[in-house]
Amino acid sequence: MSSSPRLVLIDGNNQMYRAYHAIRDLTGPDGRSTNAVYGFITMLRKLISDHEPERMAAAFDLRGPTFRNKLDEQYKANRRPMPEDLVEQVEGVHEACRALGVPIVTHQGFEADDVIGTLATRAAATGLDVVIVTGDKDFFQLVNDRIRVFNPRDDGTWYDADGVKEKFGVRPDQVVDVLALMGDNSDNIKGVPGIGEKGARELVTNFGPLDELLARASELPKKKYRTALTEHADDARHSRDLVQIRLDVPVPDEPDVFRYLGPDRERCFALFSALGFKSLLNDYAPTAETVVTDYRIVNEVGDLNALAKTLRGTGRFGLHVLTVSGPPSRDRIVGLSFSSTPRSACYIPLAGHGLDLSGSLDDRTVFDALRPVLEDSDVRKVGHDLKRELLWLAACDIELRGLEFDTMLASYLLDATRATPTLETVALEVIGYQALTAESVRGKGARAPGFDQLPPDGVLAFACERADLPLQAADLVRAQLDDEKLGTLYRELEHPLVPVLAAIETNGVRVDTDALAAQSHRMFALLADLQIRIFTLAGEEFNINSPRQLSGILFDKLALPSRKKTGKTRVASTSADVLEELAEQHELPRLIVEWRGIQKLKGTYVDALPQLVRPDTGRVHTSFNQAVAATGRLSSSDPNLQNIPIRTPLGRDIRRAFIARDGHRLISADYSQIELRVLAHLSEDNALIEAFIRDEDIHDQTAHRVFGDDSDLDPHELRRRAKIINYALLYGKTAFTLSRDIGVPPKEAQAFIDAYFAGYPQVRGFLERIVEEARETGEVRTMFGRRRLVPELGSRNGQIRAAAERATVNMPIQGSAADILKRAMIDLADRLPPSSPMILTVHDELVLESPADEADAVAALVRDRMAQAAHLRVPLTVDIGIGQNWMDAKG
DNA sequence: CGTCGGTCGTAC
DNA sequence: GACGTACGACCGACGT
Repeated sequence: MSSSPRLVLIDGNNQMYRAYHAIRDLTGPDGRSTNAVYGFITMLRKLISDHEPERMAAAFDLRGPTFRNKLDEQYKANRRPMPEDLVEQVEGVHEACRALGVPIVTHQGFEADDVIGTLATRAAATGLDVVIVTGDKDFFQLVNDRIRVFNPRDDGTWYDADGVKEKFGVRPDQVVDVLALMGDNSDNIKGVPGIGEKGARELVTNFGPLDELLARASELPKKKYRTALTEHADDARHSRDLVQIRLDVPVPDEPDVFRYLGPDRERCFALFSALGFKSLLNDYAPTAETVVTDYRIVNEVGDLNALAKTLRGTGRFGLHVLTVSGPPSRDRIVGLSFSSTPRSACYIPLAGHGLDLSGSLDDRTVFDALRPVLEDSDVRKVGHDLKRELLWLAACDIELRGLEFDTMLASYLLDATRATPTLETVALEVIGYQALTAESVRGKGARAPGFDQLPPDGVLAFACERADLPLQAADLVRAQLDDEKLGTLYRELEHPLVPVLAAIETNGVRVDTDALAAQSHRMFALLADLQIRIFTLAGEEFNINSPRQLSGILFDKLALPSRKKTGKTRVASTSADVLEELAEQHELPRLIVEWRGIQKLKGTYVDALPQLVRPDTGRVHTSFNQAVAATGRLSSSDPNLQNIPIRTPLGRDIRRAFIARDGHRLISADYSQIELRVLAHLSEDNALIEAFIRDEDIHDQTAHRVFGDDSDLDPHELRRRAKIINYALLYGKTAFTLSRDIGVPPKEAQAFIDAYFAGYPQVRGFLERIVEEARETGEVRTMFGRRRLVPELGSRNGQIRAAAERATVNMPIQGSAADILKRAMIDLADRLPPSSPMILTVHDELVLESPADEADAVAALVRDRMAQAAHLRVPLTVDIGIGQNWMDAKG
């Protein structure tokens, strides 16, 4: 970057118009356009951060006539008036400048250009370097040793005199004459007829300044120019007066006014909030540095006891468990923080700090002092991700009771489309505060120290905030929940589920690691054998796991026909369906599919699972997340136990490695076709309801309705296809993909879909109503009021809109089913004997572990409670199995 | 050497 | 371009 400019002058109107045209369709919370303001702010922020100017100002036109209108009443007469939705943004642009600390200069009777010209030449005369930010070529006339032009659109180009010559073809001192000759259509400056940009440049270059040129007009070689310049000499001089930027505007001379002192953060925050510029708020919200807090370390018995007393006295507090925050397997507790009054909190370092803590409290003393309040259900706890806090305290033998409010879950209910809300997000959105991040405290990257490597006063503010902010936010978020009619869902479903999930995670699942090890060996042998055959057929060795290399072998070397390319990289796809088609032509693709299948199972499950067995329990303890899936489903990770294979024989062997304790059984209970039953209920389709009430096989029923009775196909094949169609509808599948899946031409697939809707006429109406209503309200809800925001339904991009429509029809079905299982889990948690706990949940299935002699009774209870979890227009039926392992339990 | 986007594949 | 919701392994480009 060239030397930092001393004074940056912004051509405000020019940049405002540019922003207006560059960004389309941006509106604020009140529905008014904000595109120009946003674009202008983006430009300004980038300018400031890229160039760190010492001095800045933005010049704007004022309404009303200028001296140019007096010179020529036709000046800018044919220009379209400023669009209405830009007019209403002008004040916002001005306010944005002021808020960002950039003073605005204007002068009645002059345009911004003249103000800039005056200020620029004046500053240059005092020895300042000047940069004019504009996209308007007229400013090239001002360029000299001290003054340059910068157009943010031509990234990084600063036009000095040489730059102007290169870009515009003449020296800066010749620019005015060129502009005068060529005229300017948009400003209604006539110039000289018959002389365009090229001619003007040529004349000024070869025959000197305008006055000289006009004086010598009769000597010109080209007749066209001779007559034009002779006849229009006055027009040329007149045009020059108009294009000439004035350098003598009587603006006050106060250079220090332009010294850039940074943004007015409060003003920016207020403005950007009002305009709905959420992504910008982070930079202007109050931070730990600007807010007065009372955060202190507790490391004496007296203070500890006083804290316990305070927590009991207020009866309500925010809490956070600080951990190392390293890899899950090595994570340990580091300290505890508590807040019972906004902006004040205590941090108690524990032995987990890897540093010398001599003089501080030992862990036992801390836990003993706090256990009474933590375990007292009358003392209410607020936090962000309470399940996490609950689990960590359980590891310290403390049973956290009295959970009142979880800002993570509540915030997610408000908008489940986005990523899991962090405490930073909630703090910013709800209390307008920019919270400390773990990264800002520990540093970035994998080598950053864990919190245990930092001294207590290094983590004090961070730890205390994480107890304080949830407490500050709780009542506000709760009010938002109630406003949005989500309060009941929170209180009756999401919140009570927290301890239920914590218990499931704590129980864990027993895994037969010996069996997995044996499978791993078998798979290794299979892979080795396959690999040899693959390399032989390919004629060379390559990485079979690399789609790129594989694509090279199949489609370049072997010249097999490629059917489709991958989305982003445009590499010929090697996905399973492509390979299966190629299998008819060549042996290699089939072997690849087989190799991939085994490799996948081995890498993802067989070899990975044993590593996740926790040494102290000998079991795997997954994490269930309530704030990940937009429909309200739970997700599972570390490990994900919701995608354990079941389809293939090798896959089923993996399920067999999930086993019951000695003397126990696994009980697997899954809802039979719960999503189709929910569809029947919500659509009130008579045929669908009747079929379920009569307990008919729904796929046979659909086969009957779609294919009729006189198909030549084998009934099994018909049922298989009908099953695909049934589920296709739930996912908003198109005829195109359906045709591929069941192997018929798209036309025929469309006929099936039509037949489906003819057979279940109310389903079509229901799906259409859902989308229609969602388009109007911007949201779609489940039976129990869980909502998903679907703003993309209004997108003008057909693909985005179609995807939003599919998500919209899917949400109430998938989401209601998820709600029902959650209800069943909460209900069961209180009814199950402690000896027979739940250990897994997989969307429509619950897995329990029960003593062998108790299993039948527990299974009966589970079946009953699951069936009663919701009352639909159709029965909810539950398939139950009992076995030594998960596979056998699934019957 | 770590990060991250892309591709692929597993579940319901 | 074309099926909703997830998680995660692996590759390879890219940046430090």
